[in-house]
Amino acid sequence: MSEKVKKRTLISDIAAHLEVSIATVSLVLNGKAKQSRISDAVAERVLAYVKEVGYKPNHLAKSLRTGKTHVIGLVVEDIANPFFATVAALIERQAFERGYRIIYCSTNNDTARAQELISMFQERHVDGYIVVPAADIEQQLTEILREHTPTVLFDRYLPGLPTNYVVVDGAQGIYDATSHLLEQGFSNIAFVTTDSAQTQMQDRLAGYQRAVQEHQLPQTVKHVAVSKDREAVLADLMAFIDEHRQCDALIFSTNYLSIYGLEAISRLGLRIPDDLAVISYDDHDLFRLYTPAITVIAQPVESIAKNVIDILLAELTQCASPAPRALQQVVLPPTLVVRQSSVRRAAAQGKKVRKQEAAG
Amino acid sequence: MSEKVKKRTLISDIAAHLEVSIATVSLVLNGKAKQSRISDAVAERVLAYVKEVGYKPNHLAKSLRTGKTHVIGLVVEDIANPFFATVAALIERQAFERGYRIIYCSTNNDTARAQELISMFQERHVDGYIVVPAADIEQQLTEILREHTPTVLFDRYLPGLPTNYVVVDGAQGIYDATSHLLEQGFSNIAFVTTDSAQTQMQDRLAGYQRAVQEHQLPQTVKHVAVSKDREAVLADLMAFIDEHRQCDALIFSTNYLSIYGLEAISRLGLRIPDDLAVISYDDHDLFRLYTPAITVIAQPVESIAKNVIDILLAELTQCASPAPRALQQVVLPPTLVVRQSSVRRAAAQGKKVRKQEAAG
DNA sequence: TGCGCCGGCCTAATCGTTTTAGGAACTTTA
DNA sequence: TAAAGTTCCTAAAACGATTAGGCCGGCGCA
Repeated sequence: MSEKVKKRTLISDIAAHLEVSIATVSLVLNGKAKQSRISDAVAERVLAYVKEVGYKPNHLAKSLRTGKTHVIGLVVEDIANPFFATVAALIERQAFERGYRIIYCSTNNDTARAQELISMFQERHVDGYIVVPAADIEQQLTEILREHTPTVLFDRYLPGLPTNYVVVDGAQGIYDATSHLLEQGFSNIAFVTTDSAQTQMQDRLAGYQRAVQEHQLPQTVKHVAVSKDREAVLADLMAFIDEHRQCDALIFSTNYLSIYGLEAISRLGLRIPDDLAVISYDDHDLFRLYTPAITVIAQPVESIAKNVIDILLAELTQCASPAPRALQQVVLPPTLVVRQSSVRRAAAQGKKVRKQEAAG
Repeated sequence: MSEKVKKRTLISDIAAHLEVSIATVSLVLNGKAKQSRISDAVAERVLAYVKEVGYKPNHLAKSLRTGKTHVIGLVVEDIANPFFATVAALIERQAFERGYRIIYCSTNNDTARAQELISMFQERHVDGYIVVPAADIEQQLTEILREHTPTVLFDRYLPGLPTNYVVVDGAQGIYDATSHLLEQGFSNIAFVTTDSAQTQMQDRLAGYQRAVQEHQLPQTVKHVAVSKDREAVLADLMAFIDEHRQCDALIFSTNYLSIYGLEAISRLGLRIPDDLAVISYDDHDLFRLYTPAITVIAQPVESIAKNVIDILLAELTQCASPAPRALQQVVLPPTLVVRQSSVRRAAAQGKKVRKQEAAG
């Protein structure tokens, strides 16, 4: 008489209670009543009873049998980064509405971890992948592709790998940002990026280079080695900024670099934009709220999410066709959002002020 | 002769190749070789071959058979909120090391969504739950508890529900913050919180009330109705601040409220801390970097994560004992991190300055 | 009356594992 | 030499669903 552990209802319980076969119940539940010529009367009884007892099929058994899990594996660089968090949230919502679930993981751009995660997703039999590829995971991805599991990359791609991808035209974004700074009268613009060799970073660098070359201006590029050691990164950046007093503007290639940059600039006691104009690639709460507000190259997050999920779901649902589908490779335009950090103030001549300080 | 889809290796393939039974392979792989008296010779051959072909068991089949998925469902309010993101990341790491995987979802404090998610986790047969409970989900949780699925709540709990939980002593945190402001000479302190009736918010409010009552000071509480409409929230906050010019300090009950608050204060052209001191519950990148840096009541994220996962794993692994385990209900202390936003500057008398401005 | 057809439902195989109950071969004991 | 142990491994029943194929009875038609 002790309190019983409530057993989960099984399809067999339903069948037994209604005195029909398990198959009948299953067919009704999967909407195959009509094509299997189950009478409406029986179908209705089944549905009514299922609803009454709140039966939920066991997804494990279902997936084992059908080979479909309706789960998509999402591998991003860092889910705590607002850019990835936002895109992930948008993707999740759309996938949910279409009956797919998302499981996410962060690689922190660590190749080994990325491999581990993809391997874990394989074990869990995800139906498809959305991946922000870390460096050197071509092999793992090749394996996935060989299994014909639908896959979409975003933010960056791996040259030479025949995959779908959705990326942003970072070269154009940075080119526009640089041009904007030049129009504002800044003439010595440095570009701060990471030491990554990945496509998105190379593109952004290329955009900077094209812009300064076109105007025959000096080119100053800083490659920051990102490490766990906050202070080391800050020290590195501060040294760079301090050693390049001739620069009057800085473009950061990604949001977390900009955050380091703002802290470095603040510690050096420099003022934005009077001493140094600043533009960041990627938007962020902080940039909107910072004083002064930071000009950014915003990525079209909604559009990225929509394209990614559309491409993936198209592949997932048209799995019937055995013919290899055409690759979808989408490049979206970013938007320059001009705020105070890159706009010359009427009153102060930033450069002059800074040189005085340096001299003092 | 066309390129073949590489079939996954099965345990039966291994068995066939080694000319042993499937059972033998399975026993060896599950470390039951010794207790099943499999000879070392066979065990080694199995392991060697498994490694060679890179066999990975099908988790779906395994889980179906054993009833264990080694997956923990994590339901938080908003995974994009740095507090939850950090705790989630810490929990994930620890769980991973102990062989468990985490799947997360955000409720956005929406009861219906929370129910949907828990229901989805039930379908997926998670082994345990970690939940930041939205309001009114007692019933769902009761159902989980009746199934004896190990569960730990955190950040807040549901009074009356006999569950494990890990929370932070928000009352003490806010009390300390209020006291600190009083010591700094601020005497008219308002408390800005949400309209939530949940325990964590009520606790924080209680801490404020105790502090002001002890000093027989006026009590000013603003309940912000958080909505999707950014501008509406901002307008509401700006109106409140504007109508309470006598206040010289503001305490915000949670990080995203503070972010709204900073924007409101900035739009009103008020200066921190001269016109208005500010303290936020919860730390955030933004608060460290803001000018001036914002004083916060920091929650012990590592400790929260460690307690949560330890309690959960203890229940998950000692499932053998049928006796109901004692409930673990942990309350951790927060830390006041004093920064410039709550410290009177020697030079300026904030209150005076502000009154002048208001008069002008 | 016999045949085919069709509507209505069920039987049973299957997905890839785990795990219990035992069985064959060999060794020891009496 | 038969009984009793050991040692090493296997057969087969689960787990909970899906789904191809089949069976049966009734109806229309010649």
